[in-house]
Amino acid sequence: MKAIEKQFGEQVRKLRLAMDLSQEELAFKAGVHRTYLGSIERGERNPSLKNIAAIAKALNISLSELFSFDHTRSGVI
Amino acid sequence: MKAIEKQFGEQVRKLRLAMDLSQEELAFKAGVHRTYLGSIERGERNPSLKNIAAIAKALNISLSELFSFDHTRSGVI
DNA sequence: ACCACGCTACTTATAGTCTGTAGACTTATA
DNA sequence: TATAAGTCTACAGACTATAAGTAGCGTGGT
Repeated sequence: MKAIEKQFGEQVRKLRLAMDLSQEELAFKAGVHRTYLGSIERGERNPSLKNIAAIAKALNISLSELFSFDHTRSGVI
Repeated sequence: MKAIEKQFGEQVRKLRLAMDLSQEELAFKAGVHRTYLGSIERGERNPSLKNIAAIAKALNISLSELFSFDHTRSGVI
């Protein structure tokens, strides 16, 4: 199982590219530094709720959409 | 609009009570301190991705389920 | 030359741990 | 009926670990 930071970073990158944005553009929209966003995409950071929410907003998606990569099975089938 | 930490905390509390767990029990399952979990539920903390994921796992749900309270409209209608 | 990105190194801001106290509530037990 | 004992939670304070944020340089592509 890949580390959660890695999975999250890959998801951010995928969504950013789908919107045809550079790291710098998305970083600006989210109100974070471009090198910080870059390191998040590389899975090197463990971002906090506020920054995760800011990135979701910059991507125009909900938090649950941002985490749609996580397919952990719920006990309730 | 309520702060994201507050919404998150309320969601954690709701799910914890649905599982009939005390703060201490859920904190133990998630590997965090009981007082820390309490302050998260009160919306006083800005938890990091790893701890958010640990809480989701302790609650036996996916991250997108944990964030199901966020109904931000996607641009794609 | 100009972007876009990776990566290192660094400071500062805050996430996260832990101890202890106190109040509300429940459950024995004398 | 008290009253003591246990549970659950809120909260304060102090400490440690790490996230947040920035600067600077390298590289590859246009």
